[in-house]
Amino acid sequence: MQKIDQILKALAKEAIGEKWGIQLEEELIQVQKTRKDFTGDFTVVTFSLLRYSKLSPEETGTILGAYMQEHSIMVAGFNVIKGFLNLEISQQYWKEFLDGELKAEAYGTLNADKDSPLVMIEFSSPNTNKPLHLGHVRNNLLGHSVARILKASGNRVQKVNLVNDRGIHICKSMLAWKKEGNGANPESTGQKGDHLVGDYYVRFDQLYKAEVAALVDRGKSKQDAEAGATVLEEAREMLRLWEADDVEVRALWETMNSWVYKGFEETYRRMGISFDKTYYESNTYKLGRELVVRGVEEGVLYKKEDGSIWANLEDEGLDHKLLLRSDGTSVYMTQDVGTAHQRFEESGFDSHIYVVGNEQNYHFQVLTIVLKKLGYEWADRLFHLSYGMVELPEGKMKSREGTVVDADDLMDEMEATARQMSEELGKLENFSEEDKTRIFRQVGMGALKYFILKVDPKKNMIFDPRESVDFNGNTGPFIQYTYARIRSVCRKGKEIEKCTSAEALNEKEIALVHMMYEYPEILREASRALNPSLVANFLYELAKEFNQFYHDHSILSADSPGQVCQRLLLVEATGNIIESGMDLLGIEVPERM
RNA sequence: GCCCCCGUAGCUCAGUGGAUAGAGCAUUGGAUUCCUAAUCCAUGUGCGCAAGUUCGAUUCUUGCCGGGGGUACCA
Repeated sequence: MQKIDQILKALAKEAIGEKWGIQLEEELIQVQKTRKDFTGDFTVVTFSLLRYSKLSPEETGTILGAYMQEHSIMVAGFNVIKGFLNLEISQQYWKEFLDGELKAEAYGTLNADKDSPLVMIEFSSPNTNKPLHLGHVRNNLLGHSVARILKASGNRVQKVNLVNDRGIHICKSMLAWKKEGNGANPESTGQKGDHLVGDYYVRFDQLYKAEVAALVDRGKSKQDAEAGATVLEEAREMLRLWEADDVEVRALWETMNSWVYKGFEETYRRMGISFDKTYYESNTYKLGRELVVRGVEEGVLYKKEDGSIWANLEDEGLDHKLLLRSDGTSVYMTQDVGTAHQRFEESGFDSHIYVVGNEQNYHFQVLTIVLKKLGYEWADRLFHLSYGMVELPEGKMKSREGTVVDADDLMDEMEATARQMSEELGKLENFSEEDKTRIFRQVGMGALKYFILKVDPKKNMIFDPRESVDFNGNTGPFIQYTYARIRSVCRKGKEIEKCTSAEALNEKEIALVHMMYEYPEILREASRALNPSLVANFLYELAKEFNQFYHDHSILSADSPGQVCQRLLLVEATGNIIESGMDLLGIEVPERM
């Protein structure tokens, strides 16, 4: 089925040729969705055509409209207001759409095959010294949703995680545990592993601060105290031992990391996200060194007298960037050069997306430039999906000040709120505890996911816990509730035979059909822009449109059996799109709530 | 200092080179003999400022103001 705007453009082009003898490129003809307050479905903007018609906007629109109505059964009527030619699409066309394309399995989505583009997407990328918090939640939800959207748009997608499991921060947790843990572990304490380890990370910071304060009291300068604290020196020593493969340190490291992974796994499972492959920085941190050294040999990078290696980025308007320390160890950039190389060698990806916060915009800008310098033609296939920070109403989250929002706590709270809401409203009273728990989980998680994904990724957002547990209005539960009502109607109407639509569509019905018609377009745009918020906001508009229809018109008690059936088609199609769209956001939809 | 992002209603967010810039929350009031009222309807206020490009700018460009981030031999 050809898209309506394409047909209209071709028709308008024909009219222009016929009336004014000009052969115009179709791209020069503006066709847009008619704004809500005006009659019509699609609008041709005439202003750019005036130079050809040499007539007023109104006259131009009227001539075009008359021609288009006369020459196509698709155009049922038109009006011209201030140079905007509003076209009404015939009921016939909408009905064909309703009976055909809209009924198709997985309407709007494309399937990938062997030859489809391969997209690699890295997200989550946690540190193993503390549990996941709200910032990670945004990262994870974005990564997961973008991966789904890309897949539904006909790409092969590979989701990867890069765990930062080495470095001084992990040693800090290990050291504090060694000093004060007394052998505590997740089994003995009943605490989730990532939280347990996170607590020792915090404990280290307390020890460190106490020692610095003590040193300052004894007359040391703050700077000397901070640099010379023995706990920090011990942590550094531990890192040295780790790098030297010290058996004891490595064993502790592996034990504590395994606690953390178990905890992460639980959090990921609860969030409904997964990866096709997980990389560990302890395995990859040496990658890239060789490539950088080769870059020096090829003359695209340079070495200072102290042995450190640098890239000169002045041609790109940037500074010089360190790629290898004077002691020969790698920096973050070196590692990313290595992993990008490795992943391309492994997969030959067509594009690679990094879901990383916007504080690393500079890093990824430099990464692309350095890879180009090293001669990788695929450097331009890397894309940094840069998202804004999540802030609390009282300001930034700071782990030191205890103002972080923990991911697990947050999920608990959302589910508890879903339960409370439901009980207050007296819903689900005769459901089993098992069913209730499942539904509250779906609703609570739906609220959280939608709250975060409806915001444009690149913008910073404010997370207000009070607002997040409001399940009315532009929220996940609003859309889920709409879906539950749809399913309820469908269950009751299912004895009615399948039919084709024959009855006249009313205004609300056309509005609904028109919105659903736009769904594939929205998906394509979301995929192109890597922006789930487009899907989220579309679903909200769709649900709202449906609720108005539902409120104004009876479905099961419509005027005639034919109308009942036609409305059921419409209702079912709406439900399918909500389900499919919510799935792209990683949100489940309940049959009842 | 330099670089990047953001600035839309009291708050949280949509949106667009085009018509009278929208939603939710909050406020106030209304709707349920009927498909789930977690619904629907009504109710005021706003594109940071200034110039430019354009038939037309909230949208594009430049400058300024405000907020955030970056500019580490940290990751």
